[in-house]
Amino acid sequence: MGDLVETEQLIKKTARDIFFQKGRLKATTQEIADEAGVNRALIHYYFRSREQLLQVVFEEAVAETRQKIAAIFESDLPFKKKISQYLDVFIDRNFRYPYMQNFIITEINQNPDKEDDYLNKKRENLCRTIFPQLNEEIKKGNMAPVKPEHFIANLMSMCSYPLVAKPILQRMFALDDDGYKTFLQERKQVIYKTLFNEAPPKE
Amino acid sequence: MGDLVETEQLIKKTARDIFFQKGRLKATTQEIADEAGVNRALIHYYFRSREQLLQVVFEEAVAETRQKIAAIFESDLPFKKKISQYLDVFIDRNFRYPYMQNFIITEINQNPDKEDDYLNKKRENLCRTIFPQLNEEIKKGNMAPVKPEHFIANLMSMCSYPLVAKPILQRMFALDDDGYKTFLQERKQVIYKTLFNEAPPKE
DNA sequence: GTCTATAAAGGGATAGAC
DNA sequence: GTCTATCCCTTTATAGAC
Repeated sequence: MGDLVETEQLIKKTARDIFFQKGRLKATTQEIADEAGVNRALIHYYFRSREQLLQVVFEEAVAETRQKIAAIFESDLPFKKKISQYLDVFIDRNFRYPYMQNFIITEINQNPDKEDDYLNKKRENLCRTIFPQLNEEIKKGNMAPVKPEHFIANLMSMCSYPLVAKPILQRMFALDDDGYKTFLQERKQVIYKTLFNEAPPKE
Repeated sequence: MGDLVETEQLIKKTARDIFFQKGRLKATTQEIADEAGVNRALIHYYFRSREQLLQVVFEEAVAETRQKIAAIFESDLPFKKKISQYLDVFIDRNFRYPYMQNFIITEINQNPDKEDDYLNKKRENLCRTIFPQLNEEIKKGNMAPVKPEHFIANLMSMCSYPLVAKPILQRMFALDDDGYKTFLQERKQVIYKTLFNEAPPKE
Protein backbone atom coordinates (compact mmCIF):
# COMPACT_ATOMS: atom_id res chain seq x y z
CA MET A 1 0.00 0.00 0.00
CA GLY A 2 1.31 3.45 0.85
CA ASP A 3 4.34 2.05 2.62
CA LEU A 4 6.60 2.75 -0.32
CA VAL A 5 9.59 0.46 -0.57
CA GLU A 6 8.42 -1.74 2.27
CA THR A 7 6.04 -3.93 0.29
CA GLU A 8 8.62 -6.57 -0.44
CA GLN A 9 9.56 -6.87 3.21
CA LEU A 10 5.91 -6.94 4.20
CA ILE A 11 5.24 -9.88 1.92
CA LYS A 12 8.22 -11.76 3.26
CA LYS A 13 7.27 -11.17 6.86
CA THR A 14 3.69 -12.21 6.20
CA ALA A 15 4.73 -15.38 4.43
CA ARG A 16 7.13 -16.23 7.22
CA ASP A 17 4.38 -15.87 9.82
CA ILE A 18 1.89 -17.89 7.81
CA PHE A 19 4.23 -20.77 7.12
CA PHE A 20 6.47 -21.04 10.14
CA GLN A 21 4.32 -19.65 12.93
CA LYS A 22 0.79 -20.53 11.92
CA GLY A 23 1.75 -23.69 10.08
CA ARG A 24 -0.48 -23.08 7.09
CA LEU A 25 1.90 -24.99 4.86
CA LYS A 26 -0.50 -25.13 1.93
CA ALA A 27 -1.19 -21.39 1.96
CA THR A 28 -1.85 -20.04 -1.53
CA THR A 29 -0.48 -16.84 -2.97
CA GLN A 30 -3.97 -15.42 -2.57
CA GLU A 31 -3.94 -16.20 1.13
CA ILE A 32 -0.57 -14.57 1.60
CA ALA A 33 -1.59 -11.50 -0.37
CA ASP A 34 -4.83 -11.12 1.59
CA GLU A 35 -3.08 -11.39 4.92
CA ALA A 36 -0.47 -8.87 3.85
CA GLY A 37 -3.16 -6.59 2.52
CA VAL A 38 -1.57 -6.38 -0.92
CA ASN A 39 -2.53 -7.47 -4.40
CA ARG A 40 -1.73 -10.99 -5.43
CA ALA A 41 0.11 -9.88 -8.54
CA LEU A 42 2.63 -8.09 -6.36
CA ILE A 43 3.90 -11.37 -5.04
CA HIS A 44 4.82 -12.36 -8.55
CA TYR A 45 6.18 -8.94 -9.25
CA TYR A 46 8.64 -9.20 -6.38
CA PHE A 47 9.33 -12.91 -6.24
CA ARG A 48 8.34 -14.29 -9.66
CA SER A 49 6.70 -17.40 -8.18
CA ARG A 50 5.31 -18.85 -4.97
CA GLU A 51 8.18 -21.30 -5.05
CA GLN A 52 10.83 -18.61 -5.01
CA LEU A 53 9.11 -16.66 -2.26
CA LEU A 54 9.25 -19.77 -0.10
CA GLN A 55 12.87 -20.30 -0.94
CA VAL A 56 13.86 -16.79 0.11
CA VAL A 57 11.81 -16.79 3.28
CA PHE A 58 13.12 -20.19 4.33
CA GLU A 59 16.75 -19.32 3.69
CA GLU A 60 16.50 -16.14 5.74
CA ALA A 61 14.79 -17.87 8.64
CA VAL A 62 17.33 -20.65 8.71
CA ALA A 63 20.44 -18.54 8.32
CA GLU A 64 20.67 -17.15 11.83
CA THR A 65 20.10 -20.48 13.53
CA ARG A 66 22.66 -22.18 11.34
CA GLN A 67 25.15 -19.51 12.28
CA LYS A 68 24.60 -20.00 15.99
CA ILE A 69 24.87 -23.76 15.82
CA ALA A 70 28.08 -23.69 13.83
CA ALA A 71 29.54 -21.27 16.38
CA ILE A 72 28.68 -23.61 19.22
CA PHE A 73 30.38 -26.62 17.72
CA GLU A 74 33.41 -24.69 16.60
CA SER A 75 33.93 -23.25 20.07
CA ASP A 76 36.18 -24.93 22.62
CA LEU A 77 33.53 -25.66 25.19
CA PRO A 78 33.34 -29.18 26.61
CA PHE A 79 31.39 -31.44 24.27
CA LYS A 80 28.46 -31.99 26.59
CA LYS A 81 28.16 -28.29 27.14
CA LYS A 82 27.91 -27.87 23.40
CA ILE A 83 25.02 -30.29 23.22
CA SER A 84 23.37 -28.48 26.07
CA GLN A 85 23.67 -25.19 24.21
CA TYR A 86 22.48 -26.78 20.99
CA LEU A 87 19.35 -27.89 22.79
CA ASP A 88 18.81 -24.35 24.04
CA VAL A 89 19.08 -22.91 20.55
CA PHE A 90 16.83 -25.56 19.10
CA ILE A 91 14.09 -25.22 21.69
CA ASP A 92 14.34 -21.46 21.47
CA ARG A 93 14.08 -21.35 17.70
CA ASN A 94 11.07 -23.59 17.74
CA PHE A 95 9.12 -21.27 19.94
CA ARG A 96 9.62 -18.56 17.37
CA TYR A 97 8.98 -20.84 14.37
CA PRO A 98 7.00 -23.82 15.63
CA TYR A 99 6.29 -25.17 12.15
CA MET A 100 9.74 -24.92 10.62
CA GLN A 101 10.41 -28.63 11.06
CA ASN A 102 7.03 -29.51 9.58
CA PHE A 103 7.80 -27.33 6.63
CA ILE A 104 11.10 -29.05 6.02
CA ILE A 105 9.71 -32.55 6.34
CA THR A 106 6.68 -31.83 4.20
CA GLU A 107 8.72 -30.16 1.49
CA ILE A 108 11.37 -32.83 1.15
CA ASN A 109 8.71 -35.51 1.12
CA GLN A 110 6.80 -33.90 -1.67
CA ASN A 111 9.93 -33.44 -3.67
CA PRO A 112 13.08 -35.13 -2.36
CA ASP A 113 15.12 -33.56 -5.16
CA LYS A 114 14.58 -30.20 -3.57
CA GLU A 115 16.63 -31.06 -0.55
CA ASP A 116 19.51 -29.40 -2.32
CA ASP A 117 17.71 -26.14 -2.69
CA TYR A 118 16.58 -25.87 0.87
CA LEU A 119 19.34 -27.41 2.89
CA ASN A 120 22.54 -27.09 0.99
CA LYS A 121 25.67 -28.88 1.93
CA LYS A 122 26.23 -27.06 5.19
CA ARG A 123 25.09 -30.05 7.17
CA GLU A 124 27.77 -32.32 5.86
CA ASN A 125 30.36 -29.87 7.08
CA LEU A 126 28.74 -29.82 10.48
CA CYS A 127 29.09 -33.58 10.61
CA ARG A 128 32.77 -33.31 9.86
CA THR A 129 33.07 -30.98 12.84
CA ILE A 130 31.01 -33.00 15.28
CA PHE A 131 32.00 -36.60 14.57
CA PRO A 132 35.61 -36.28 15.74
CA GLN A 133 34.56 -34.40 18.86
CA LEU A 134 32.08 -37.13 19.69
CA ASN A 135 34.61 -39.91 19.18
CA GLU A 136 37.07 -38.03 21.33
CA GLU A 137 34.52 -37.80 24.11
CA ILE A 138 33.91 -41.53 23.95
CA LYS A 139 37.62 -42.24 23.96
CA LYS A 140 37.97 -40.15 27.10
CA GLY A 141 35.34 -42.37 28.69
CA ASN A 142 32.92 -39.51 29.25
CA MET A 143 30.02 -41.25 27.53
CA ALA A 144 28.91 -44.66 26.33
CA PRO A 145 30.26 -45.77 22.95
CA VAL A 146 27.93 -45.06 20.04
CA LYS A 147 28.32 -44.59 16.31
CA PRO A 148 28.30 -40.85 15.62
CA GLU A 149 25.53 -41.27 13.04
CA HIS A 150 23.23 -42.80 15.61
CA PHE A 151 24.03 -40.21 18.23
CA ILE A 152 23.15 -37.41 15.83
CA ALA A 153 20.06 -39.29 14.64
CA ASN A 154 18.93 -39.72 18.25
CA LEU A 155 19.50 -36.07 19.01
CA MET A 156 17.68 -34.78 15.97
CA SER A 157 14.88 -37.30 16.36
CA MET A 158 14.13 -36.41 19.95
CA CYS A 159 14.22 -32.71 19.13
CA SER A 160 12.21 -32.68 15.93
CA TYR A 161 9.68 -35.46 16.12
CA PRO A 162 7.62 -33.98 18.95
CA LEU A 163 7.24 -30.90 16.76
CA VAL A 164 6.23 -32.57 13.52
CA ALA A 165 3.99 -35.06 15.29
CA LYS A 166 2.45 -32.55 17.65
CA PRO A 167 -1.20 -33.42 16.89
CA ILE A 168 -0.53 -37.09 17.52
CA LEU A 169 1.33 -36.73 20.80
CA GLN A 170 -0.89 -33.94 22.06
CA ARG A 171 -3.97 -36.09 21.73
CA MET A 172 -2.20 -39.22 22.98
CA PHE A 173 -1.16 -37.49 26.18
CA ALA A 174 -4.41 -35.52 26.39
CA LEU A 175 -2.62 -32.17 26.65
CA ASP A 176 -4.03 -28.76 25.77
CA ASP A 177 -1.87 -26.22 23.93
CA ASP A 178 -0.31 -24.84 27.10
CA GLY A 179 0.32 -28.32 28.40
CA TYR A 180 2.11 -29.22 25.21
CA LYS A 181 4.29 -26.13 25.44
CA THR A 182 5.34 -27.17 28.91
CA PHE A 183 5.98 -30.68 27.65
CA LEU A 184 8.26 -29.33 24.92
CA GLN A 185 10.18 -27.23 27.38
CA GLU A 186 10.77 -30.19 29.66
CA ARG A 187 12.29 -32.04 26.78
CA LYS A 188 15.58 -30.18 26.94
CA GLN A 189 16.44 -31.88 30.22
CA VAL A 190 14.99 -35.19 29.12
CA ILE A 191 16.93 -35.35 25.87
CA TYR A 192 20.20 -34.48 27.55
CA LYS A 193 19.61 -37.11 30.20
CA THR A 194 18.64 -39.73 27.63
CA LEU A 195 21.71 -39.08 25.52
CA PHE A 196 24.24 -39.00 28.34
CA ASN A 197 22.41 -40.85 31.10
CA GLU A 198 23.04 -38.03 33.54
CA ALA A 199 21.46 -34.75 34.55
CA PRO A 200 22.38 -31.69 32.45
CA PRO A 201 24.79 -29.12 33.91
CA LYS A 202 23.39 -26.18 35.86
CA GLU A 203 23.66 -22.87 34.07
CA MET B 1 -10.19 -55.10 -17.08
CA GLY B 2 -11.10 -58.73 -17.57
CA ASP B 3 -10.43 -59.58 -13.94
CA LEU B 4 -14.08 -59.52 -12.98
CA VAL B 5 -14.70 -58.74 -9.31
CA GLU B 6 -11.04 -58.09 -8.58
CA THR B 7 -10.88 -54.51 -9.79
CA GLU B 8 -11.63 -53.02 -6.40
CA GLN B 9 -8.84 -55.01 -4.79
CA LEU B 10 -6.49 -54.14 -7.60
CA ILE B 11 -7.07 -50.44 -7.07
CA LYS B 12 -6.50 -50.76 -3.35
CA LYS B 13 -3.31 -52.73 -3.79
CA THR B 14 -2.01 -50.26 -6.34
CA ALA B 15 -2.79 -47.28 -4.15
CA ARG B 16 -1.14 -48.94 -1.18
CA ASP B 17 2.03 -49.55 -3.17
CA ILE B 18 2.11 -46.02 -4.57
CA PHE B 19 1.60 -44.30 -1.25
CA PHE B 20 3.30 -46.48 1.32
CA GLN B 21 6.03 -48.19 -0.67
CA LYS B 22 6.95 -45.69 -3.33
CA GLY B 23 6.13 -42.67 -1.24
CA ARG B 24 4.33 -40.77 -3.97
CA LEU B 25 2.19 -39.01 -1.41
CA LYS B 26 0.77 -36.52 -3.88
CA ALA B 27 -0.26 -39.16 -6.42
CA THR B 28 -3.38 -38.15 -8.34
CA THR B 29 -6.33 -40.38 -9.14
CA GLN B 30 -5.04 -40.43 -12.71
CA GLU B 31 -1.69 -41.73 -11.58
CA ILE B 32 -3.27 -44.48 -9.52
CA ALA B 33 -5.59 -45.46 -12.35
CA ASP B 34 -2.75 -45.58 -14.86
CA GLU B 35 -0.59 -47.73 -12.64
CA ALA B 36 -3.48 -50.08 -11.97
CA GLY B 37 -4.30 -50.18 -15.67
CA VAL B 38 -7.90 -49.11 -15.10
CA ASN B 39 -10.01 -46.13 -15.97
CA ARG B 40 -9.96 -43.15 -13.68
CA ALA B 41 -13.73 -43.15 -13.30
CA LEU B 42 -13.57 -46.59 -11.71
CA ILE B 43 -11.81 -45.19 -8.71
CA HIS B 44 -14.76 -42.96 -8.09
CA TYR B 45 -17.16 -45.78 -8.83
CA TYR B 46 -15.65 -47.95 -6.11
CA PHE B 47 -14.50 -45.40 -3.59
CA ARG B 48 -16.47 -42.24 -4.35
CA SER B 49 -13.44 -39.98 -3.82
CA ARG B 50 -9.65 -39.99 -3.64
CA GLU B 51 -10.04 -39.11 0.01
CA GLN B 52 -12.05 -42.20 0.84
CA LEU B 53 -9.75 -44.48 -1.09
CA LEU B 54 -6.88 -43.24 1.06
CA GLN B 55 -8.91 -43.70 4.19
CA VAL B 56 -9.69 -47.34 3.36
CA VAL B 57 -6.16 -48.21 2.26
CA PHE B 58 -4.61 -46.62 5.32
CA GLU B 59 -6.97 -48.29 7.78
CA GLU B 60 -6.30 -51.69 6.30
CA ALA B 61 -2.56 -51.23 6.33
CA VAL B 62 -2.54 -50.04 9.90
CA ALA B 63 -4.93 -52.59 11.34
CA GLU B 64 -2.59 -55.57 11.52
CA THR B 65 0.25 -53.64 13.09
CA ARG B 66 -2.04 -52.11 15.66
CA GLN B 67 -3.27 -55.57 16.56
CA LYS B 68 0.25 -56.88 17.08
CA ILE B 69 1.34 -53.97 19.21
CA ALA B 70 -1.69 -54.15 21.45
CA ALA B 71 -1.06 -57.86 21.93
CA ILE B 72 2.51 -57.22 22.97
CA PHE B 73 1.64 -54.71 25.66
CA GLU B 74 -1.27 -56.74 26.98
CA SER B 75 0.89 -59.82 27.33
CA ASP B 76 2.68 -60.65 30.59
CA LEU B 77 6.20 -60.45 29.24
CA PRO B 78 8.74 -58.39 31.19
CA PHE B 79 8.41 -54.71 30.26
CA LYS B 80 11.79 -54.42 28.57
CA LYS B 81 11.03 -57.48 26.50
CA LYS B 82 7.86 -55.78 25.34
CA ILE B 83 9.79 -52.76 24.16
CA SER B 84 12.22 -55.06 22.39
CA GLN B 85 9.35 -56.76 20.57
CA TYR B 86 7.73 -53.43 19.76
CA LEU B 87 10.95 -52.36 18.08
CA ASP B 88 10.94 -55.57 16.04
CA VAL B 89 7.39 -54.99 14.84
CA PHE B 90 8.07 -51.36 14.06
CA ILE B 91 11.25 -51.96 12.10
CA ASP B 92 9.63 -54.86 10.31
CA ARG B 93 6.56 -52.91 9.30
CA ASN B 94 8.64 -50.09 7.96
CA PHE B 95 10.44 -52.31 5.56
CA ARG B 96 7.12 -53.27 4.07
CA TYR B 97 5.71 -49.74 4.14
CA PRO B 98 8.66 -47.34 4.26
CA TYR B 99 6.53 -44.25 3.71
CA MET B 100 3.75 -44.92 6.16
CA GLN B 101 5.15 -42.50 8.73
CA ASN B 102 5.65 -39.85 6.09
CA PHE B 103 2.07 -40.28 5.02
CA ILE B 104 0.81 -39.84 8.56
CA ILE B 105 2.91 -36.78 9.27
CA THR B 106 2.12 -35.12 5.96
CA GLU B 107 -1.59 -35.77 6.27
CA ILE B 108 -2.02 -34.50 9.80
CA ASN B 109 0.03 -31.44 8.98
CA GLN B 110 -2.08 -30.55 6.01
CA ASN B 111 -5.23 -31.03 7.97
CA PRO B 112 -4.85 -31.51 11.72
CA ASP B 113 -8.59 -32.02 12.09
CA LYS B 114 -8.28 -35.28 10.23
CA GLU B 115 -6.28 -36.92 12.96
CA ASP B 116 -9.57 -38.33 14.18
CA ASP B 117 -10.31 -40.04 10.91
CA TYR B 118 -6.95 -41.64 10.51
CA LEU B 119 -5.85 -42.46 14.00
CA ASN B 120 -8.90 -42.91 16.14
CA LYS B 121 -8.77 -43.12 19.85
CA LYS B 122 -6.95 -46.44 19.99
CA ARG B 123 -3.72 -44.74 20.94
CA GLU B 124 -5.12 -43.25 24.11
CA ASN B 125 -6.04 -46.72 25.24
CA LEU B 126 -2.55 -47.91 24.52
CA CYS B 127 -1.23 -45.16 26.78
CA ARG B 128 -3.50 -46.30 29.56
CA THR B 129 -1.98 -49.75 29.19
CA ILE B 130 1.66 -48.71 29.00
CA PHE B 131 1.94 -45.91 31.53
CA PRO B 132 1.29 -48.06 34.62
CA GLN B 133 3.66 -50.75 33.37
CA LEU B 134 6.36 -48.17 32.88
CA ASN B 135 5.88 -46.65 36.32
CA GLU B 136 5.97 -50.11 37.82
CA GLU B 137 9.27 -50.82 36.10
CA ILE B 138 10.73 -47.61 37.50
CA LYS B 139 9.44 -48.41 40.97
CA LYS B 140 11.15 -51.77 40.79
CA GLY B 141 14.37 -49.93 40.06
CA ASN B 142 14.84 -51.55 36.67
CA MET B 143 15.24 -48.27 34.85
CA ALA B 144 15.93 -44.61 35.42
CA PRO B 145 12.94 -42.49 36.46
CA VAL B 146 11.26 -40.69 33.59
CA LYS B 147 7.81 -39.27 32.93
CA PRO B 148 5.88 -41.82 30.84
CA GLU B 149 5.03 -39.16 28.24
CA HIS B 150 8.70 -38.46 27.64
CA PHE B 151 9.62 -42.11 27.46
CA ILE B 152 6.98 -42.73 24.81
CA ALA B 153 7.97 -39.55 22.98
CA ASN B 154 11.59 -40.67 22.97
CA LEU B 155 10.68 -44.11 21.71
CA MET B 156 8.45 -42.89 18.91
CA SER B 157 10.85 -40.11 17.97
CA MET B 158 13.85 -42.37 17.58
CA CYS B 159 11.78 -44.87 15.58
CA SER B 160 9.93 -42.52 13.26
CA TYR B 161 12.15 -39.54 12.63
CA PRO B 162 14.85 -41.42 10.70
CA LEU B 163 12.06 -42.54 8.37
CA VAL B 164 10.38 -39.20 7.76
CA ALA B 165 13.71 -37.38 7.51
CA LYS B 166 15.40 -39.99 5.39
CA PRO B 167 16.61 -37.61 2.65
CA ILE B 168 18.17 -35.32 5.24
CA LEU B 169 20.00 -37.97 7.23
CA GLN B 170 20.98 -39.98 4.19
CA ARG B 171 22.76 -37.03 2.69
CA MET B 172 24.19 -35.88 5.99
CA PHE B 173 25.81 -39.24 6.59
CA ALA B 174 26.64 -39.74 2.91
CA LEU B 175 24.90 -43.12 2.72
CA ASP B 176 23.52 -44.82 -0.37
CA ASP B 177 20.16 -46.62 -0.24
CA ASP B 178 21.63 -49.88 0.98
CA GLY B 179 23.72 -48.08 3.54
CA TYR B 180 20.64 -46.37 4.88
CA LYS B 181 18.80 -49.67 5.15
CA THR B 182 21.62 -51.04 7.24
CA PHE B 183 21.58 -47.89 9.33
CA LEU B 184 17.86 -48.34 10.01
CA GLN B 185 18.34 -51.93 11.01
CA GLU B 186 21.09 -51.02 13.46
CA ARG B 187 18.70 -48.65 15.11
CA LYS B 188 16.80 -51.36 16.93
CA GLN B 189 19.79 -52.05 19.17
CA VAL B 190 20.67 -48.38 19.45
CA ILE B 191 17.21 -47.28 20.51
CA TYR B 192 16.94 -50.00 23.12
CA LYS B 193 20.33 -49.11 24.50
CA THR B 194 19.54 -45.41 24.55
CA LEU B 195 16.27 -45.93 26.37
CA PHE B 196 17.54 -48.34 29.00
CA ASN B 197 21.26 -47.69 28.97
CA GLU B 198 22.04 -51.35 28.50
CA ALA B 199 22.35 -53.89 25.68
CA PRO B 200 19.11 -55.49 24.45
CA PRO B 201 18.38 -59.10 25.47
CA LYS B 202 19.51 -61.91 23.17
CA GLU B 203 16.68 -63.64 21.32
C1' DG C 1 4.63 0.00 -8.22
C1' DT C 2 0.04 -1.38 -8.11
C1' DC C 3 -4.15 -2.86 -9.98
C1' DT C 4 -7.74 -5.71 -13.14
C1' DA C 5 -8.53 -9.14 -16.21
C1' DT C 6 -7.49 -13.22 -18.17
C1' DA C 7 -4.89 -17.08 -19.67
C1' DA C 8 -3.57 -21.80 -18.84
C1' DA C 9 -3.08 -26.05 -16.49
C1' DG C 10 -4.26 -29.43 -13.18
C1' DG C 11 -7.17 -32.43 -10.91
C1' DG C 12 -11.54 -34.19 -8.66
C1' DA C 13 -16.00 -35.63 -9.61
C1' DT C 14 -20.30 -36.96 -12.28
C1' DA C 15 -23.58 -38.02 -16.28
C1' DG C 16 -24.71 -41.02 -19.52
C1' DA C 17 -23.66 -44.32 -23.21
C1' DC C 18 -22.33 -49.02 -23.77
C1' DG D 1 -18.84 -52.71 -14.43
C1' DT D 2 -16.45 -49.98 -17.53
C1' DC D 3 -15.64 -46.24 -20.62
C1' DT D 4 -15.87 -41.25 -22.75
C1' DA D 5 -16.97 -36.73 -22.34
C1' DT D 6 -17.63 -32.98 -19.67
C1' DC D 7 -18.15 -29.93 -15.79
C1' DC D 8 -16.28 -27.26 -12.28
C1' DC D 9 -13.27 -25.51 -9.13
C1' DT D 10 -8.71 -24.09 -7.59
C1' DT D 11 -4.51 -21.94 -8.23
C1' DT D 12 -0.47 -20.11 -10.50
C1' DA D 13 1.20 -16.82 -13.59
C1' DT D 14 1.23 -12.98 -16.94
C1' DA D 15 -0.39 -8.99 -19.96
C1' DG D 16 -1.57 -4.59 -19.98
C1' DA D 17 -3.99 -0.44 -18.12
C1' DC D 18 -3.32 3.09 -14.67
